[in-house]
Amino acid sequence: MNVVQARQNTVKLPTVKLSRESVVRAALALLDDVGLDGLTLRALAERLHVQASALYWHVRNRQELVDQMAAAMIRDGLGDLATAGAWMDQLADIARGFRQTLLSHRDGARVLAEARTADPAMSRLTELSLRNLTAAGFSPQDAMRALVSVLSYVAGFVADEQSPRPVAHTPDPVLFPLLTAAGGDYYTPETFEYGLELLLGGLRLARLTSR
Amino acid sequence: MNVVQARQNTVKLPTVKLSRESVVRAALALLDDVGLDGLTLRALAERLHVQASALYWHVRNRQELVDQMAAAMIRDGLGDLATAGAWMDQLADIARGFRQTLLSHRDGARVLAEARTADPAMSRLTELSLRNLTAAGFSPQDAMRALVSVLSYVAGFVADEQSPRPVAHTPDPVLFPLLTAAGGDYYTPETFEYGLELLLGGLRLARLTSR
DNA sequence: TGCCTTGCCTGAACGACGTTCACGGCTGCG
DNA sequence: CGCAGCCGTGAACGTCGTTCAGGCAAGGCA
Repeated sequence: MNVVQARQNTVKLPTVKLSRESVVRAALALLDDVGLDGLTLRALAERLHVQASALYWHVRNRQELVDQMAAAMIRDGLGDLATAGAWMDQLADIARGFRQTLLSHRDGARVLAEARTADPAMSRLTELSLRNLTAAGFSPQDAMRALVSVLSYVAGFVADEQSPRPVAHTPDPVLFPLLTAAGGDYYTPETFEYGLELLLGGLRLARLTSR
Repeated sequence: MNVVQARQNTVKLPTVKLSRESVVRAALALLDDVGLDGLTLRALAERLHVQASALYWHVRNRQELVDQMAAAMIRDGLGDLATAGAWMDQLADIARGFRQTLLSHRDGARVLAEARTADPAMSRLTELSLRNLTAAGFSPQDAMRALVSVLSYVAGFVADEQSPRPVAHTPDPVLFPLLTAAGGDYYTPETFEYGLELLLGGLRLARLTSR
């Protein structure tokens, strides 16, 4: 009986050796299964066939794990950025890419919100966007403000989009006729595009008036 | 020795009788002291001179407590809405009022994000805004999309604004020249107004093209 | 007046969580 | 061969949300 078979006979499968990277990957997989509230160090350890305390060798604490998860999410989603096209199209693509990145994992927006790191990947994205906007005629400060606005919009939108639907709650049609007329599900891709176009339209105006 | 004196001699001051309302109010006060992560049912109970289990008479669980806190916040901040002025000014005031409401308590944006209720106060605000926008020429659906966009922006912005500043992190000026040039603190009232103007400018355009 | 229901709270307990720590094997380098 | 380091184990601690049986006071009913 070779070593591998012997180890497989023990209760806990050894899997492969742990690493900071594999812990974070497994955490993202677990996140998709159980959500951020269910993301427990014990559950993560079980998924890796390891004791919970073993995780502390690779990660300082739960907060740092969440930080790393957010960073990994960003790297995965925003690694390849289209840098071509007109500045408005480019900014729109960044916004859409950011939304898709947040949607790529359950509670993705919450994970990013709870993370307390400024990841280099995010800085790269920012720098690229700023180059884009300043080239289009914005001052660095206005470019930053515009970018922050767009990213705030996306983050806020996806946060609501991903949050569990509140109890059905069809409002009283006589008290709230317009709310009733507007229909039920607002957090759709169409609504996202609508708001994005508002921001871009506003940017076009701001650019016109500033030159 | 009368009853009151006798009770005051015991270790725990009786305070006034508890109620659902007073529990929620105390929870908001505690929130300002310790933040959402420190908002513990035990700490809240201690502040009310009561055992933690006593809270469960007034509130189903912690989730419902957070729901009620969010609802109370909204009621407090958005109870008095200016309904006068041009539609754009009005929408701007709603956005500003919404931001101030979220800022009125520590972690206010997170509280609202974690709450899972559609409070009537929020419905009233929505209905009023929709009336405003449809009167300005928007279809009910577009009005809803516009409102959702504005509120998403505000929620996303304040969420970042309130989150504890990530580690100082002045980026490498040669790798990220524009990021460096843009300066450090983006989440200022000026940036908020900038993004708000973008949305309103976009709305003005959308209204023009749709009629 | 006495009883008894109902409203509100106590006190103890349960299980799960994050985190710490002493310990011990395995591996590779001198 | 021996020893240092990496990388786990297992037990424990304190805190959290939540449950539950019990108890005490007040008010309506007999």
